[in-house]
Amino acid sequence: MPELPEVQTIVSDLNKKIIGKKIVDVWCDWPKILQKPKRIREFKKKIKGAEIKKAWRRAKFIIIDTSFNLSIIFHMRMTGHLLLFNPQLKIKNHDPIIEDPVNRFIHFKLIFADKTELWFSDMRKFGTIALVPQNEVLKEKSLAKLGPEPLDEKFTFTVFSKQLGGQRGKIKQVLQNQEVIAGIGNIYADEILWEAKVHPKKLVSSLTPTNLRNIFTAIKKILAKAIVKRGTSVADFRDTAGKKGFYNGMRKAYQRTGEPCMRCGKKIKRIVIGGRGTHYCPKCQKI
DNA sequence: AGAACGTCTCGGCCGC
DNA sequence: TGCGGCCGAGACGTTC
Repeated sequence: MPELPEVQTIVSDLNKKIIGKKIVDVWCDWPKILQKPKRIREFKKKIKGAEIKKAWRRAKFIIIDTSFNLSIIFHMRMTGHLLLFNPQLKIKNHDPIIEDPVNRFIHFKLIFADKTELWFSDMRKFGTIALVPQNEVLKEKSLAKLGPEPLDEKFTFTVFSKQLGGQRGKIKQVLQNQEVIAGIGNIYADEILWEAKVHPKKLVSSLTPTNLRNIFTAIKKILAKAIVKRGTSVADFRDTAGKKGFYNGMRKAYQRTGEPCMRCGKKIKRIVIGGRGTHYCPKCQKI
């Protein structure tokens, strides 16, 4: 589900809502999502009594630091959600989670001393949760090899060009390669390439300086805009209150097959690249 | 029936 | 023939 903007939305919510909360219990009914420790008993034993210090993001990973010098690393994969459950709201029948169509897929809960809970729901059960020492978060295998954060001010055009240098594949696949740039997935890759007027199959080695400049600008612009809009909910994405993101109405390419291009009117086409559905305008985005 | 917002692993092929 | 690297397909649950 989430790419960088969606993950950032969740992280912002968490920082507003769960700082200082004390974990008193942990619940899990699908042990496979626990990467380490593998057993819930051990997970609970380690984290019980810890207070939430802060939430942050690296690529599509959500990290929650605690007072025990331990961090919980979540990855939502395709359909993961982090939902904040508040029994008070439930009583008033205003709980958005109760109306959330995906709430039957809760597989993990952090239960806090104030009776609120953080739920991890995941329809497809691809998501992962790991508990690691705080100073080892970025040393985790999957995090250690991540490329630069595209919204970091240090991610300049020079850095971007350097990252793409020597890349063999098609631009769409390279944009989604987390080791090249961290956080871009299938939706925003399509949106970025539409914005930059570059064909998704174009080889990185054949990109012109103008192409490169336009892609770089589009990455910054679209990701930032999507964060302001609290992400894209084509299907499953929800924030911690179970609400959808608003970037959906701004989509220009992703899942608009057959609809008119918002620049030229030509029908958006769907092809498959690297096994992923890819949407582009055959007139604006030439190879 | 086919596709879904992600990543990891495996097997085959290419070229030293 | 042997090995490393790259690439694509398949796998992972489940829903609509």
